[in-house]
Amino acid sequence: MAYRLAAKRPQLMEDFDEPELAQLGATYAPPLAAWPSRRATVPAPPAPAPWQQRRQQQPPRRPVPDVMEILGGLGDGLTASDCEDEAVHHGSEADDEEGAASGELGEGEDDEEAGRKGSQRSGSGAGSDREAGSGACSGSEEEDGGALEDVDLDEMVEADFGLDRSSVLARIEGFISDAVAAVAHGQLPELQLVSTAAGNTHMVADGGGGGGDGGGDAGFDEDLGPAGSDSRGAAAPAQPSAVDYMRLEDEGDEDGGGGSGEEGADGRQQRERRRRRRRAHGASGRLRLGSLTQVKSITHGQGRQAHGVARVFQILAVVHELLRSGRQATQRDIYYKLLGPPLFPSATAVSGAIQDVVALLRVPRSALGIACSPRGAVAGRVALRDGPGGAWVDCGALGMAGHAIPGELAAVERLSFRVSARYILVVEKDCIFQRLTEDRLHERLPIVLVTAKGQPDLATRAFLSRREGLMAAAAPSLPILGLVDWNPSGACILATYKFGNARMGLEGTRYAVPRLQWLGVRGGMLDGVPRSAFHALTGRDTALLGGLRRRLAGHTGWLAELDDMEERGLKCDIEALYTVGGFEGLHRQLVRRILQQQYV
DNA sequence: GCCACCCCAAAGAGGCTTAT
DNA sequence: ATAAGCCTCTTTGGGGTGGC
Repeated sequence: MAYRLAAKRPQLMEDFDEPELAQLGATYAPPLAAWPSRRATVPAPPAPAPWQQRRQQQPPRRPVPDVMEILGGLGDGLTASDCEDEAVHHGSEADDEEGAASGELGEGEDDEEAGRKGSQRSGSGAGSDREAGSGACSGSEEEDGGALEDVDLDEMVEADFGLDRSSVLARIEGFISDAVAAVAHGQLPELQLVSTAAGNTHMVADGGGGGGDGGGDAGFDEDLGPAGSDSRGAAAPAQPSAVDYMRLEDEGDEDGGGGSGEEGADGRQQRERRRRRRRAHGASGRLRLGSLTQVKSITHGQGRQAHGVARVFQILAVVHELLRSGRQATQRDIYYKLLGPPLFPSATAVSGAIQDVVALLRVPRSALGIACSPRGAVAGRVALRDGPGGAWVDCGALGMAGHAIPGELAAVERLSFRVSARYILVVEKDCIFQRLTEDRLHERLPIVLVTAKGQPDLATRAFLSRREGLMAAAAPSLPILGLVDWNPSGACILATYKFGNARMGLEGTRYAVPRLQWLGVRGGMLDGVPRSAFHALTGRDTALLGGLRRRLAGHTGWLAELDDMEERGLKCDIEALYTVGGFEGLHRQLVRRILQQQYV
């Protein structure tokens, strides 16, 4: 059937009958013609965000002092009792106004409490604070980024993505008040940051929470624990690899998709058993951070962290002002606002300080009023709507540039999706994305095309993710395929989509796409490509390959591609496929490999 | 030995400036 | 007018250094 589909060109979704789609596990969406409009429409102005609505309904807040005003007051006449009053007031305000939010802090509260105790030990240093953190990671041996660990998910930490702006303001003001009180008592303020060190990063089971992925928990193979009777059991390591879990999860998704409707009490018990088993045994390919904290203070490291601490207070001041005024700013805006030595000599200093603020407050940057410049794009068999009152935009009827993915995470989370595709294709480069959309690949195959134009930004990853994005809206079993250059950087980009990134802290580990598979370019697609289309691997490429091998331990299909690159000592771009059959050659290869399921 | 910090190089497309 | 070069913007990973 696969080839018959390929031969029927152009092939519209309406041409498929429902049983045919069901057989392949695809979700049948209404034909595009039945949607409100087949044409591209200009989205209506977004409805006020929830926090804006609440802000309009709330009585005016008590005027709060500017962060830098508070800090500036340290040296002129602010007494210890003033500071205590300030601290008590903000504490009670947070309790009164944000009771619900405070109640949701959960493990974060515990950590903050532990953090305060750590601070009271004054200058205990990172080492002792590691001990003060949870014991979840004690004794854990992070052999490589892809290895499983036997960790308790309850000890994992995530940013609080549910806070509104007033709650974030209360957190900032509470932190500043505590810092001022500490200074008034002759102590230096310390920053308790969620650690992004290797010892605090874990590949864990994705509990399926958040998105509409009903199959997330279903179908995990009962026989495949460490003592499983699977054919791999005899030679399997003590713990299955992350890849095994990802594969099982995928199989489970497919299994769970069909039977979830008739699930009774037994089914629920089975699911709970599976959930517990997964909790006990580890990972499905999503990075998470543990609750270990890193302490930054002005005096640690003989003052080496002083700039970092000062940068955090500067960013807090900017964020506080943004939130009070109800505005947003891009990271670059903030850089230009703060630009200049010694604190902010470069854009990376701003980025690092923002990550520290995220780790300190445990809220995403979207809740801080910080957005990114839009970069990603989407095209093909999906319609988008920005909020309940917006108009549907048919991404299959747009030009070759597709539809821009908003850079603001809150805007991504507002999107509604109507998916009529059977595949999602993530493309590394915009030029290839445009080539495929101009050639109407989505009319030949029911497919959604997504690109982040290089290294994926958070917004594009969120757009894809199973929590708020395309994966949640699409069928759980929909294949998500990656098309990147055949070089170590391309593999890095795929790995970032698939596993997330610990260096970005609480946000970087949230928007993983564990089911992503490597469609191309792969070594097997390069037959007939002339030698001139290849380039020699550089020293940096070799170093990247080493790092990738550690991250991808156990992922044999991807490792084989890395081996192939290293053995040949060569790399090439996607465009190299043009040398065999031109644009149509690339097109044909992709269609054939997708339909023949030649991806790993 | 582990960790954090800092610097560097790189990915990608688009925009701007300068040279031919 | 066109091409080349540089900068923007966000994110990534590697490696060196020094503190704990």
